[in-house]
Amino acid sequence: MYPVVTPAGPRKASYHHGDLRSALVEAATELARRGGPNAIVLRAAARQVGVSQTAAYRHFADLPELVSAVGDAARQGIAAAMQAELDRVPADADPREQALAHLLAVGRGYVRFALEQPGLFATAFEGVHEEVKPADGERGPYELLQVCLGELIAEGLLDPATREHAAAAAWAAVHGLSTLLLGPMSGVPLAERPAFIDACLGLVAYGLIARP
Amino acid sequence: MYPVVTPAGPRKASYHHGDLRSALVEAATELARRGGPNAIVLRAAARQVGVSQTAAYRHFADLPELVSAVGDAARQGIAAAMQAELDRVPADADPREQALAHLLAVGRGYVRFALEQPGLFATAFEGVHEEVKPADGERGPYELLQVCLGELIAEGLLDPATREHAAAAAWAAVHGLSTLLLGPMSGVPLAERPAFIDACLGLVAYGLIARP
DNA sequence: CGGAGGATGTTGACGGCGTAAACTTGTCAC
DNA sequence: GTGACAAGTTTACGCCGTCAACATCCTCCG
Repeated sequence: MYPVVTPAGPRKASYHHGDLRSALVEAATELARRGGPNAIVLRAAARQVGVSQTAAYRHFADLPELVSAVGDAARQGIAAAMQAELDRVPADADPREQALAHLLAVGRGYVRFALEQPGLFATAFEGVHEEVKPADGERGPYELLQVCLGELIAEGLLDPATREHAAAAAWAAVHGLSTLLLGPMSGVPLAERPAFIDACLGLVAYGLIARP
Repeated sequence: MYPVVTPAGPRKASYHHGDLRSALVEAATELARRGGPNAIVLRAAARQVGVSQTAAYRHFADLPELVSAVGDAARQGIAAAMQAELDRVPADADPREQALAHLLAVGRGYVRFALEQPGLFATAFEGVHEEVKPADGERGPYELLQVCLGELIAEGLLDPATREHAAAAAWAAVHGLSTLLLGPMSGVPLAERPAFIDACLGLVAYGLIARP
């Protein structure tokens, strides 16, 4: 038995396999990508890595713990998509316009990831039953949203008193829109989706900003 | 073998069991209520009803079809909760205020059902990959929302041109809020939830109504 | 430098699951 | 009545999550 796939294992090569934990998460992530959280199968992940069926139990207490690890990675993916959209916003506009553009951008990134990686998106919040914090000072989806809301407040576009509710409403809107477009609203043609998404998010964003 | 539980079977008693299909859906619904869609287990439902493991295959092609039947019932439950909130709105107010109150009411009902029946709510849209229509002229959640949007348009509070986007945004907001309160936002204390929900839905509703 | 001990991985087994095939039972049409 | 067909049962297969017992291999202390 030799290390089958160890692409840049972050931890130093260890005893038998060399970072089996990461390899399992990677295999499980691929399963989730193809079929969502229910497609994550311990034995399949082990098979893929080339290790015995029960080897995973040295690194995960049970299947939900492996699924949760995939969820962590998926949430990082969402945050990356949001950041990518954020980076595309031109910097030379009116700061008020730009703050609004940033809010719409993170929303677009969230929904875009959901539509491009439905299996991972569904896994991202599977079994999450409490507030979720990104590891190691990384910025998760919620933190990116908060940054945008901070900009809006700085520009006088958002009443600080409503910040908490605005955050929930914004998150709810993008999360719901993602879920619905993957489910009961999947009838919306692909060509119309970008405009459809922007229109919906625009309506919601208008409701969040401070009343004149 | 006698009819174990046949409470008001809608179809006439048939050959062996007497409406086994409904009994299975009922048993599966109870499983979903307790543990969500993944807790629906063919063999367990059959056990509960008192028939053999494979009897369900005379009425459902496979497990997903049974889950889908539970989902249909769950969606009726959502619609019922929305209608219940709608009925609580007093009728003697300003018609514009009332139209807005109706919109908030259906949203409140949607979220309330989700929080009171999380297992059924999660099942309601499980495996739904296309627009879903309620059976037999019944009004599903989406139809109730459309009624409210119609009122808003009649009162001049909603631009008919944005109706489709407003519907999507409203549905997305309530659906997302439900999902988040059951997951990553479950930290919101129970006592604060009604106010929290109303505040979020109020923000979104404000964004939908026509600009002055 | 050598062996103890713990971390890592394997073997084998158990019960539960979804589902297919072949069989039995009950009901209704003729 | 009888035969055909719908409804339910029996049996079986392979896959799954998980546990207990065992094997292996690194590390570290003496």
